[in-house]
Amino acid sequence: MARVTIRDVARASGRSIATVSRVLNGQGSASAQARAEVEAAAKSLGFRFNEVGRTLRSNRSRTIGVIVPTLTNPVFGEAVDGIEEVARTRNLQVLLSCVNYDPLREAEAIAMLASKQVGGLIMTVSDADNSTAVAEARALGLPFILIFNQPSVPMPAVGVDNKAAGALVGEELIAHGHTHVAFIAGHFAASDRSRQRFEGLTDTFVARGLPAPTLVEVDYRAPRHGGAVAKLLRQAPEVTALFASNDMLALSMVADLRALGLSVPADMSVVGFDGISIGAMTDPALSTVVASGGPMGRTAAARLADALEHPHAKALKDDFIRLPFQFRPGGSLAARAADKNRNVRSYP
Amino acid sequence: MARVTIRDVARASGRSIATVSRVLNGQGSASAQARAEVEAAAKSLGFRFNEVGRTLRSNRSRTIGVIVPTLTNPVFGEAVDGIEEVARTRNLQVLLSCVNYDPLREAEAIAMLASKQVGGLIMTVSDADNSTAVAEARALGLPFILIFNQPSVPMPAVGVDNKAAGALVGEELIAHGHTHVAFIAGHFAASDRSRQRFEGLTDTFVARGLPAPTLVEVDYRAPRHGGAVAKLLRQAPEVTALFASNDMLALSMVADLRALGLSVPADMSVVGFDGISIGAMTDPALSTVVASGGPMGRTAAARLADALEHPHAKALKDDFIRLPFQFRPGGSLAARAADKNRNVRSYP
DNA sequence: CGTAGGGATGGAAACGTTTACCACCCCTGC
DNA sequence: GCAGGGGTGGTAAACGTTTCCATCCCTACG
Repeated sequence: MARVTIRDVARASGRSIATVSRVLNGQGSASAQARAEVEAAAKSLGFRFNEVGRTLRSNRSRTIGVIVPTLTNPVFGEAVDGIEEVARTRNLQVLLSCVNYDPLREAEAIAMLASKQVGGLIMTVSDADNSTAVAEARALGLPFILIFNQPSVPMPAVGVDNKAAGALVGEELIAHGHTHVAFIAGHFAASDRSRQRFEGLTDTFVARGLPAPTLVEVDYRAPRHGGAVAKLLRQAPEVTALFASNDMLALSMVADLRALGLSVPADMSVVGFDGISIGAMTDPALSTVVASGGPMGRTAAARLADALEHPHAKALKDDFIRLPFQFRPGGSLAARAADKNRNVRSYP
Repeated sequence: MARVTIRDVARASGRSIATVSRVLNGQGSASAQARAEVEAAAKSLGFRFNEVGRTLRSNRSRTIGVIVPTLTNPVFGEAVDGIEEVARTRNLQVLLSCVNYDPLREAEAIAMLASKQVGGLIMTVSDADNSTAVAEARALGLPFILIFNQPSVPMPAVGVDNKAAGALVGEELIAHGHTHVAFIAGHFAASDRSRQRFEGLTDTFVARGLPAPTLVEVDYRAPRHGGAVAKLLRQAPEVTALFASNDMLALSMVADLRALGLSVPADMSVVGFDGISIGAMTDPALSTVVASGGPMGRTAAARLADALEHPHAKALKDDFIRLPFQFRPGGSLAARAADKNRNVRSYP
């Protein structure tokens, strides 16, 4: 119960705390005998460093802060899992904050994490180019690296090229004969990457002389979006495919369409984004862009860990690490049906 | 960059650091003027407490440790989200560890978290009744509370009555005419709750004079379990329904069955457990027991926070907080088909 | 044989904070 | 006018650790 401190080890081994510290940290010199005695004493007492004392004195904390919007979307769960995995191998711990897509809470979270003296930050912010969170991290001199975000000004980040990925989805949609499509977003204002995907999609359509995709924003807090879908069908019955800004939303679109009596992909094709594993299990399997959180998290964590190990030498480079992405075909995207077979005209 | 300390505030306000500390913590007495001056100085300097110094001195850390198996299963993501949510309102931070269902890593994680001086622990362990992690937490005198687990000896925990829930699933299966069923588990050995659910299921079947359900263990690391499913169909073709120990596994079962050319529920019914939101979006919707992580996480966090606020007075009570659960019907469970219509005989 | 150099070791300061203790001031009431 | 007391606020120790520096002793070289 009463924690054993370095002082206890010193007493038990008949050495000074300075020697104990040196031995247990493996730095500085110590005789073989001192080494052995100290280690024996430490082991027999069950000594474990108090990281708080360590951090206070050395001003180097073995903790990183992680800020994500939510863990209910598995793509962030995968990312945090990945971060945690490499953190552990690098002897780091993860202090977590979920900010629910709220920029205010992003800044608060940084302040909290900073007061806990985290060594660095891995985060996904609402809008990387215009983020008080990023400004805050900079002001505090806290090394940080973004995941999922794709800032347009250089700063440390790892993710995929969202615009290119959006464009790829555009190609696929067009290749399947879809000329009128809609982009469904849950956090358009609060998600730079959502906007980038839309931009890539739009560019492709416009470049082909096709009409610009319709943007539909839905309330991300609602479990269902039947109303928004019905409205879209009413106002733009020519739309034959939906591109949702993430897989969770795409899956919910498929369910909403089904609830309205429409079938995917016969009446409407749906494409997602992220490549969460569940998307491959559904029927129809979700067509999506695989840009998994796991690799992003692991890459970011490895990079941050590197930077933390060389506090003076190499800081985090202000560049974007572009991870590969790929289109994963699934039954939710099919060739556009002949109009007479479609069943979308009757939505009041 | 250079952090401003309480000493800087003292200097700027012309007071001692003791006064500054008292004012900023709102304890002890201070004149209105002192209060105002200190607060003004703190604000203008942008002072923020160094929580590490605070923790070291006061031996009271505003941090709790959270240990879960993984975040790739959304049910744990929901739980951690919930914990984080109430932690924030209670001014606590969350230090996270994912241990991938490995009891060894559970113990390691506790050691790490303890060295960071967390005030308490919320965790899901492999086997609550026989857990080195629990023993470790006890040995360290760390307040802890389990989630998802349902220990048979009294200790702080919050979850559902897994046996009763398993029994309820049994009732539902029987009510739908299923007399021969199998229980699918991914971590049977490493999951007390999985075993409890199986027990409840089995009891119900045996009590009705029906054959005990077949236990099928699958490799939880594999994305697909087609082999195990085919083997089950071959060895026990009379089985008409599967009860999976969690929703993720249930969804993957549905996909595996489909891949084998079988249809759910026509050829095989499937029931899950957890009630993750995605289960309601699939087609067919997953029949499952709703025992969500969010409420568990929030309840556990609130309780731990209470205990931490009264360090002397009330410790965590050694009791199990039983959260309600409910059966959520979905299309994946249907009445047992007449045998002639089934399509399961041909698996070599 | 003397001395420079270097390895081993301990003393003590410092990190930022809380808090026990005490000194002081001023006011009240006799 | 003075004792007593409550309210203020400062001094300093302590939390557990790292690390600078001084010291000591031994070796190897000139």
